[in-house]
Amino acid sequence: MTDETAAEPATRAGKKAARREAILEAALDEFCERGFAAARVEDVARRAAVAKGTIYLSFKDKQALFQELIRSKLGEHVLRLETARPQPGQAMRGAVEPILRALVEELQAARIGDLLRLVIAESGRFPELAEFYYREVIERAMNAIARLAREARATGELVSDALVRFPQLIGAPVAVTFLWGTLFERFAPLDRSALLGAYLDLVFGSVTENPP
Amino acid sequence: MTDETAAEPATRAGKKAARREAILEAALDEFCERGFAAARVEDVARRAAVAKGTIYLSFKDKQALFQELIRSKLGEHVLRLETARPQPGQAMRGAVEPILRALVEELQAARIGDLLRLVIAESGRFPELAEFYYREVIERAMNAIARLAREARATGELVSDALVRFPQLIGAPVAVTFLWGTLFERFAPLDRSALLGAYLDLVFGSVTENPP
Amino acid sequence: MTDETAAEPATRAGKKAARREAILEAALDEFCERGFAAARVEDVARRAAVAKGTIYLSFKDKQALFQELIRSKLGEHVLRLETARPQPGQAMRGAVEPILRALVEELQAARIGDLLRLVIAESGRFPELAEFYYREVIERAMNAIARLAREARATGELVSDALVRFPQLIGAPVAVTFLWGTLFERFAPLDRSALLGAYLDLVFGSVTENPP
Amino acid sequence: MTDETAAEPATRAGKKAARREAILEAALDEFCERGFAAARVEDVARRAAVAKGTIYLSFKDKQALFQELIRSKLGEHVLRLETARPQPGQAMRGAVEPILRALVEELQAARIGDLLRLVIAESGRFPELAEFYYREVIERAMNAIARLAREARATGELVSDALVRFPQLIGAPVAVTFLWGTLFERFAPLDRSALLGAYLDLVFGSVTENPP
DNA sequence: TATGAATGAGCGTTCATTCAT
DNA sequence: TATGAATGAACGCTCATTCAT
Repeated sequence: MTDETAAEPATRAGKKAARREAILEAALDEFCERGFAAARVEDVARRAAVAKGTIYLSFKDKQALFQELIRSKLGEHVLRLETARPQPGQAMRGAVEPILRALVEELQAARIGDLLRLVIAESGRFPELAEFYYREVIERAMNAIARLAREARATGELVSDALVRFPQLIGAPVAVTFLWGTLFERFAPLDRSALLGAYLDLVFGSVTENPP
Repeated sequence: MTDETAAEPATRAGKKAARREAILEAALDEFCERGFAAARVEDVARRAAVAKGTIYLSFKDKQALFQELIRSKLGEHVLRLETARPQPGQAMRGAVEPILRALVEELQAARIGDLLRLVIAESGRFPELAEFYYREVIERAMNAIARLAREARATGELVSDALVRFPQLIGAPVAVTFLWGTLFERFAPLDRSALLGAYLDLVFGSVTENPP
Repeated sequence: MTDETAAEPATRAGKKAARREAILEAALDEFCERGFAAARVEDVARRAAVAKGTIYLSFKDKQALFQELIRSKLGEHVLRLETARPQPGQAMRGAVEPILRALVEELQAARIGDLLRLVIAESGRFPELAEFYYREVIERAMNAIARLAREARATGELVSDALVRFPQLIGAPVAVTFLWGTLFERFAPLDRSALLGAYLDLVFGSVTENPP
Repeated sequence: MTDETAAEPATRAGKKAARREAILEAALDEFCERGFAAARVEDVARRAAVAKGTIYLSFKDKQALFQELIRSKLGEHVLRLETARPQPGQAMRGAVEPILRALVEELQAARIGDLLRLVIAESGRFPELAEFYYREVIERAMNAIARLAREARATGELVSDALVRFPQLIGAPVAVTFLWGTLFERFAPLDRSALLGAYLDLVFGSVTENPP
């Protein structure tokens, strides 16, 4: 058995890694609930079922715990995005929709939304977090989108050149559902998947679907 | 001179109000820079050029200072939005574009973006802040947008029914520029105004503007 | 009208004295309820219906207010005791009983008990308070009691020489009712007057009053 | 060595208990010297040779420290009283005198007097302290005294029925010596033991001891 | 290695005192 | 003279971090 995240790792190193993982999970919960400054190391320890001092065996201090937490969790996420590369010859919508759909889903289901909120909340204190994410993910993604958009514009798949000039707009449904989910979901739930579909129809011109 | 917000107010009440305003301004700076928990009341006082105790003459405690800060600043903003009501008979784009343009501007120029970041960061600790904004602004705005969108769809002004089903999408350029501005502006500045224009062209079908 | 403690004094000096008296009364209430350290000058001011600063026109600081309070209130009390001097030729019980009775009454009705509690509570911080009272009242009273007791012992009025050797014992019923009143009155009310009578009967040997 | 209250306890639990005890002792000193409100937690810590935070490991807050202090110290005292029960068939004076003598001694030697002063001083703020003591000690003691007094009255041991009607009077010498000790001992020391003897002689009618 | 008791710097809040009006 | 807004020293309590076991 090589999967150390599963229950009961037998080896010494495995035990240590599992403990570290448990601490990171607990830290994610606590930091999400309270923010960096208000989260208490003791509560992280309790949630991870370790002693307070144990955390300091794996992490230099609270700040390092936070930074490694963001790094590792964003890292997982980046890996998942990396595997979902568009295939050559595929239409842009076919390439982009599954990724966006996964993003919008995970924003809710996984902790990505909480993570993003955390990064936004602490962007003043930890400016390098955003930089890391920009260099690793956003910059490359924007270049890829711009290229896809130019091709799609040439083939007529795109009705507007908006995405060529502002590839950031591909993230519009993600941005809207993230903000709505964070701030207003309690008062007015949103069908994220349908919103994403409607937006893509708008962008890719599927006007026949819902005639006036 | 009756303008008490200007320098050197003469009356006692004027002085007190000016001091309160200075505290709120200082609090906005400090809370934005550090977040609620990490901001120090003493720093707010120093920045407002008052003694620590003076803050407690106007605000029950740090939490009250924070809440009244958000309320008063969001309040100003809400007032400004209220005055910008769409005129009957006007086309939807004409009604909506100035408001969005003002929003996108103020997100940067005024402190609205910072404020929003603060609300997001502390939405866990102060859930009623989001509720206040939803009831006062968002709910009404969404209803107005949905109505406008239905009419615009009938007149053919809108190319898609996306905004009828998801009026939230009207906020897409605001959401995108807010998130981009908060997280990535330092690495890749964004022409907010042009992005807004491109998005509206996409939504209102001004395809002729930038032919392929 | 020369009684400045009555309502609406007309003269300037009278107004000032009345104000000072009101502050002392208010201070008595507040210090009794909370003790010296926990009583707030602002609350004294509010109770006296003056501004906080006004107190500092009459008293150097909180400590001075406290000391003058004790002095003036104990002074009143001492004056009342002074007027109740035993008459020559009178039996000891006749000389002593009215004074004790008045003391036991005022312990409850007037604020003497509270005052005493205050002096006890703050005897560590203000040792000179007890000294003042000892020199002015207790020392002289003890000498008087001892002299009376010697005479009463000679005439057979006293059954025991306890009071000759320990004139302090004349205060026993006052001490008992004070402590009981302060600590246990709520749980078991005490008939102070009857207790005083029983004690005097015991001391003066009125055994016939309640035969076995 | 199993006596953990002695110097240098070896076990972890022993150390903790010793530390707690040291804090209570230090708190007794500080609270007695300054009263509850004016005593500083930091001074308690310094006197106990621990850090400020250490106190909060054993006590929820300053108020809890005070209450547990009174409870534990009064508790010790109550235990000592409990063991000194009157034997059946014994004369009342024989039953009562040793207890009173111990009380009068400890009032001075042990910290009982200080403790009592503290309870009186803070009886306004902590009314439940007096109640605890009343229920645990005073109520039962008064009943026992009243019963003993009735028997002693029947056998002729008591010359007066004062103690039957007011068993509180058994505490008279304790009350007198406590108040004298607190307020006037510095100016005129009192032979507590002799005063107690004189009072008991008075009550139990040993008039022959000191003929006029 | 893991623990959690101990530490003490740091912060929110109070309130005696001052002083401009 | 009287006021009460302003001050800032002081104190209760928290919690990140250390270290003896």
